[in-house]
Amino acid sequence: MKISTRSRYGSRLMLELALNYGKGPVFLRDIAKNEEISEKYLSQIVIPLKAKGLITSFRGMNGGYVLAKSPSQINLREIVELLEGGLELLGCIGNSSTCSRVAICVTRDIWDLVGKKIAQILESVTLEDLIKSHNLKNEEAMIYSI
Amino acid sequence: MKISTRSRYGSRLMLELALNYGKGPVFLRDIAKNEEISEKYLSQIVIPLKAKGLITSFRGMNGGYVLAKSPSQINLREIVELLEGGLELLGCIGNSSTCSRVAICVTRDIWDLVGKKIAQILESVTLEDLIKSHNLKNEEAMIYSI
DNA sequence: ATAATTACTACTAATATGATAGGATTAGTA
DNA sequence: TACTAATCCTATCATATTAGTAGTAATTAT
Repeated sequence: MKISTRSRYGSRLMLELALNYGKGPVFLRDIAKNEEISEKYLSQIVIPLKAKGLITSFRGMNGGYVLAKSPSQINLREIVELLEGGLELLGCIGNSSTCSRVAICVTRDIWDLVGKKIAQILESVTLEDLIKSHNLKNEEAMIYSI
Repeated sequence: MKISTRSRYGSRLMLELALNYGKGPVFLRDIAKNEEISEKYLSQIVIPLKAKGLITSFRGMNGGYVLAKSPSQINLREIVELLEGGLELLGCIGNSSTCSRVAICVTRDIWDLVGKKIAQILESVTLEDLIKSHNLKNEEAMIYSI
């Protein structure tokens, strides 16, 4: 039960955009460099994010990406649910026809609950929260480096 | 972010043993039949469960498996953590040397938190709880089938 | 024009997962 | 002792998923 690199990279990409919110579009190239992620791979991750309206893109020279909403209006659940392809921990939760034992299965109920809890936690964290944590971490790093 | 079949099968196997607690060892063959799971596959899942001391096995004719502790003393976290190979949602949480960005990475903190919450929830559910839910579900099923 | 960017499509390599196969070992029973 | 039914052990296989690459087309500021 690990989260995919897609989700992780996607979250980091979104944080990067959040940090640049209001400063005009950001090149994928720069994000890729900052975050040490393959630009080509990021260019795939960006597609669903755009399709869902979380980011806006500008093509051509001086193009790039911007957050479609303010950082406080985007939470981690939206991002992760999208890139992970749902937050259900079992196939039979979204689609109960995948297993004939749904009516009997007790463990399924537990996993349903856990999945909903995860969604709750992720929903409670906005990109703005991440920015704050990020700034805090950077200050700490500054202090330690003196 | 799905849970593996190993964990799911393992949980169901453990519930099956819990339902037979105090009635002597159960054959893998019977569990496999009841739960509609390949016996050979179950025989692999059983190994770590035994190694961790959650179940005891008896070899030879009239052998089988029993819970090593009472159902109230075994919780889902133990089972899932074992079969899933840890409850960390990221490799860099257990082993921080896998990523050079640990000190900067904000999203990692979130995933750390989520993982701990999952562990909490799973820890709060014992096999005894599952037995109760199971009996309840069976009663319901009886009523509906009249 | 041209240069720099996103958009699109296909492919590949590596890894993990789920499952199977077959025999070795153990122990109860006749 | 021979037989049988169970666990134990090791290897293998097939499939799916994941992570990542490659190349080209479309778009737009200069």
